[in-house]
Amino acid sequence: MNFNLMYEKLLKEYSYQGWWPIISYEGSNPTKTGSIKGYHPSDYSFPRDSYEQFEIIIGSILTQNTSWPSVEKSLINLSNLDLFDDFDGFSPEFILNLANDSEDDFKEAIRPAGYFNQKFNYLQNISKFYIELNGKTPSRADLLSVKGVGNETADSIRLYAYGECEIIVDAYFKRILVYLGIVNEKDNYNKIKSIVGSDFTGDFKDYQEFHALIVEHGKRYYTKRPYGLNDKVLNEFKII
DNA sequence: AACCAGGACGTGA
DNA sequence: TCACGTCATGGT
Repeated sequence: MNFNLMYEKLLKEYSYQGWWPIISYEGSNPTKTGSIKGYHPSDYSFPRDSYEQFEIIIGSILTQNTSWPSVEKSLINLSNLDLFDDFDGFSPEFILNLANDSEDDFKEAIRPAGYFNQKFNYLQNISKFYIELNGKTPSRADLLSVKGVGNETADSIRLYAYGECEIIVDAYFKRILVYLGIVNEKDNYNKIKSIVGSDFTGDFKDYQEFHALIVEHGKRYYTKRPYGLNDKVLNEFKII
């Protein structure tokens, strides 16, 4: 299976997705499915500073099993909790100070994203981890050592916050690959990642675009059962 | 009313 | 290792 062909097909179908959204960036809003703002199609210069880098990281925690508009509300709520100074961006110190000084307000801010008790702890864990990185790029294993960061979140952080080439296997991608007959339902994350990774080449922009396109396509054809119904876009890749 | 959302973790077998 | 329950709000 040549996944570059699948990538080209999706890109032709949906064009550039402009991931990862940055809430302070008044970008365009491509044809999406729940997106609100912060997207930047065909602009791969993000993150432009450590604030945006850290915003992507905490967004990747907040979006676990949660739709993006809910995450965006949470991020905006958090930014508005800075009662002393004007908000100048997300940082680990900002998160840790906020968590220490006003735990209840913090949890209330991220309530829209769900699992607010768990994510409250996860955000503190990743904040301490980010400080210890001291500017270095974390390995996948480094990220997985943080409680609250699993396979998909680790790959999302590396791909979108650090521009490292990683295949992301989210629920949509697995459904698509199962539907096409490329992987089995029981195949675990790392197996699917290696199957795709062995037949996909490109630079970090391609990896970022590919995952965003998979999500866009998944939202259209793989949210309701039976998954893949009316998926004519990728039908040519179906095995048997 | 049931199901899903850009998952991860703890537990018991 | 892996199947299953739990975490929680919001939209369809």
